Amino acid sequence: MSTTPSMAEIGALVGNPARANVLVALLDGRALTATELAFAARVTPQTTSGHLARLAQARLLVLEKRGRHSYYRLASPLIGRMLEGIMAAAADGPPRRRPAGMGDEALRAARTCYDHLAGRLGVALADALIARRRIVLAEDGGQVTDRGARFLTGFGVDLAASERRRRAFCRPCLDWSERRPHLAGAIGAALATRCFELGWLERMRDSRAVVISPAGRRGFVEVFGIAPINGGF
Amino acid sequence: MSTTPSMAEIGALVGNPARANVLVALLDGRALTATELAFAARVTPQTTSGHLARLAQARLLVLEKRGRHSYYRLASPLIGRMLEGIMAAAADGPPRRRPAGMGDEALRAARTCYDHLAGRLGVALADALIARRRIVLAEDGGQVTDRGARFLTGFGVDLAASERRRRAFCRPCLDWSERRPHLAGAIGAALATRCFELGWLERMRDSRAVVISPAGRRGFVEVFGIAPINGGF
DNA sequence: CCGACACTTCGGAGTCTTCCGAAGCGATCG
DNA sequence: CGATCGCTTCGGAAGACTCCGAAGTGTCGG
Repeated sequence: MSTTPSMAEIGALVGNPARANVLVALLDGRALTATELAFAARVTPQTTSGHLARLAQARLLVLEKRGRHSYYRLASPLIGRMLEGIMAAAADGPPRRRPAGMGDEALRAARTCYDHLAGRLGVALADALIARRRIVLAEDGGQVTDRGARFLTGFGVDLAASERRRRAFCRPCLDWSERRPHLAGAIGAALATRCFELGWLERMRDSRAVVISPAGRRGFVEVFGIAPINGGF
Repeated sequence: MSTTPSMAEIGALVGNPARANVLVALLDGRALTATELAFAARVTPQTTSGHLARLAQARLLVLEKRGRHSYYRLASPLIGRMLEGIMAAAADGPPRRRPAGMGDEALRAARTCYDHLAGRLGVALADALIARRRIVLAEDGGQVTDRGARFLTGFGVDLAASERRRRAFCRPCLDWSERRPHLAGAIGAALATRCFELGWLERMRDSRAVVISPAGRRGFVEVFGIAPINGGF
């Protein structure tokens, strides 16, 4: 009943809008410069610098200096999962009277979430995989079925690399724009990587949004069976 | 890049030591009265009342009035998982210069963590299950092996009840006192329930700590193969 | 019906935080 | 080498928060 100071410290860190913006901007695992983060945080560079120093001291972020730039990124995937958890709780919390149309449309369509896919595309992908019994997702975890393993291998995802068979983990991650789960974990990451490899997706500069190429558009429909309407493209 | 106000709100809520103490006290899912929570929070009842009202308004807690008592509990398992995530991040964060001997010894030995077992007992249990290839745990998720399923069924855990076979989910949860994962998810909860049923464990009043009965002591060694020394009892 | 109890609301003192302007420190470029 | 750029540090103003004492509301017990 007394071992909690550190939890409150982390809460206080996340509890400032500027710092929360920084953390969300870093959620896809990339390293951003202090100036880019100042823009994301919506405060001046001086103020941001102080915030970044505090986040780094608490080991939520790590700093890498290169030339005259300071690159900050999340200290570990653990931090990313913590933030996901907070966002999930925030998403099903009080009826958000936030306009909801506010967020960037490109982000809502398709984006990366740490190392996997989110947004309408991410959710549609998860839905399609579930509908065809290729994966099973519950609140607490998930599983790749045998037919799912065959399908993913055929698609070029190296399941063996995601650690020996039966350790190819699969986990739900609550999408904060769609408020429904999408596919995360080792499988989600591997799938996203493969889509980038195939040129189905491309990252947008200075954003976590991704754009779907014409090949990707075809592929998601033909290979995964996503209805173009549901995929939102 | 703008859809984060709610995340900061939740962070700010968790970021106050008194409120963090309240949330941790409720982590095992029980409902506690305002007065009990004031004790846990280490502030006066007036102050606690304000905190509880804010937590309830943000839907982190729900309030149930019975007679002249106000019972508060976590609004959903989602909130519990969010708190776990924060604690896990806190645990592997900066080298905690906290005396470390501070925490209640009984809590460190064995306690409930929302609905499953934690502390030295929880970690030892997970270790024993892993060593005998009954479960597999990775950072992102886990799995019950076939031999594990047979073992658990034999122990009296109803795997079918944790939703159809192959949906019996198993998930790691970072133990904040031991800083190593223990077993959570549907399987972790079912296992804990069975241990209480068998009388191997008993809850302590006004604490998340659990005491191991003599039968439990024998059982954990003989059935699970926990070395008494590692189990800490 | 009165007192004890559980809880909440109100008001104000003390404290901590956030923020920006100004200025400093290195790295890079011409 | 001097100018520019990226980032950080310093100082102080404005604001927000937490906390408790005092007092109010509703419930239970005799």
